[in-house]
Amino acid sequence: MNRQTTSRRDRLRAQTSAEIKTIAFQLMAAGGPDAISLRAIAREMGMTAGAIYSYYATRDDLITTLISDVYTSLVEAAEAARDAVPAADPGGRILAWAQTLREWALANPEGFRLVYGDPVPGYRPPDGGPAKEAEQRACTGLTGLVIAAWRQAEPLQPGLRGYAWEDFDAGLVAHLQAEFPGLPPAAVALALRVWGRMHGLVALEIYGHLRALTHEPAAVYRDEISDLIRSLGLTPPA
Amino acid sequence: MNRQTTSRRDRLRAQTSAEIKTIAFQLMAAGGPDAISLRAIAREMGMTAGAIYSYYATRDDLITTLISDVYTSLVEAAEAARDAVPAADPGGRILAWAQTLREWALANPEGFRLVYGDPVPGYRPPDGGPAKEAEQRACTGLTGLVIAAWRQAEPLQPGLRGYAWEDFDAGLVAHLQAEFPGLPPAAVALALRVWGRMHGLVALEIYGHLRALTHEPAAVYRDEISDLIRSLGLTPPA
DNA sequence: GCAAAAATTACACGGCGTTCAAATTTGCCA
DNA sequence: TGGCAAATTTGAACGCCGTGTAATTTTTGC
Repeated sequence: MNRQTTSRRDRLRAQTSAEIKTIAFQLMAAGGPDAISLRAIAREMGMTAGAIYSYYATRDDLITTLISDVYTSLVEAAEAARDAVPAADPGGRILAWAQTLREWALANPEGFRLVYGDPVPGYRPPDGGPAKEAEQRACTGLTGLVIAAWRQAEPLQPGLRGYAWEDFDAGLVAHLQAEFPGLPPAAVALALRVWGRMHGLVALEIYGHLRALTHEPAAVYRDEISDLIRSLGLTPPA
Repeated sequence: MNRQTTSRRDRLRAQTSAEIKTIAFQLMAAGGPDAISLRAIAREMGMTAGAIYSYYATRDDLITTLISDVYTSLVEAAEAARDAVPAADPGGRILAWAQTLREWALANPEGFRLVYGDPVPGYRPPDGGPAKEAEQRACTGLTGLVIAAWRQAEPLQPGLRGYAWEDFDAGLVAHLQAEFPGLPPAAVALALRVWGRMHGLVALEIYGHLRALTHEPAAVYRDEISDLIRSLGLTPPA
């Protein structure tokens, strides 16, 4: 009767492990990233603090897992939104990606802070942690968006001649070159700029700076993304 | 012999108060914003924790003062850099402002985090705190930059018709209208977008995301600002 | 029924903000 | 110059929180 490769014990274990993350999310959503403590999680789960150590060796391990999960969820949302727009409409795809980023951030402000802001007091990310994977995935997606517009974009962007492959992280480059043969290094620089452009207003909004000055952050963001699309030689969707 | 309006006691008091802030800065620079604790400050000053309460009623009061000071120093640096470029060169002024923002942030990463990121665990900003003033001052500076380019910029920016004064914070609007008579509301929206554009790459760099992917963040940022200047119908400085 | 896994209990250790009476220092004025 | 009142600082304490460890008990699967 043991058709499953995982034993019942393993399944329970995985379930508890997932519940820990779920609770951690809720705590984070309620009280910010610094509300994530093993004791609070245990309290919320009706467990004892010590029991968590059967699942995560240390608090930072849990945080690392959390960051990775959150980041992955963001990237997957963006990719899904992009793929819902036909590839023949590169401007629409950029807009979809950008809007998803903002909407995801507004729906998961604490997740955004966890990934893009100070993670948690006292937390030190491990070297080349699992978040790196999501980061590269995000960068790959953005590079794809840029490549789709490259023919029109390149002449509009002087100063892109000054980049070489050595200017970028080796792991990222290997990944990108495999994905996009013939990719010019300048396109990666442009992708990073696109990233920064999407990030700026969203970060300001999430941290409360934008909304203190305007009641229409969505319109401002929308205009900014339209201008971004235009700067790539594309026609922004109406 | 009491020629001074401030008594000796007041001067000493102000000096100690300033030293508290200085130490707080050093702690923040060394260990991040969450290293700011009254006990640590007192320890570093050779005082007792309780003594601080003669100067700041509560920890959050100190943090609030700190944020205000840091923000003001940033805005003043940006204004100074702007004023060092002749008003006849609006593109150069934008570049100066942008470069100063990035350089200031790199020199004061913890200050940047304090102002633009999660301040400190457990800190709740007071309603309409003194940081608001610095924020409005920054926005005023950016609006000035945009206004200087408005003639060329406006035709390049469709979609700017949809803004009204009600879309923005009343206090900010009053301030801006006094400073720039005849200011169109759309220029404020554009200024916010310029802000976001400068902020994005800097935030990513400060939080370690950009440098994980490229070794040339300065070049990327420079290109981005050049494109920003171009999008306002100006010619970026060589 | 029995060994292994998981949870509990209890503990050590450290940090924080904040309060308060008591002691000390200081500025000032007679 | 001496002394006094006010400002300042101390030192201890309170209460709360956190991470992490180890021995012990309970639960669980086989």
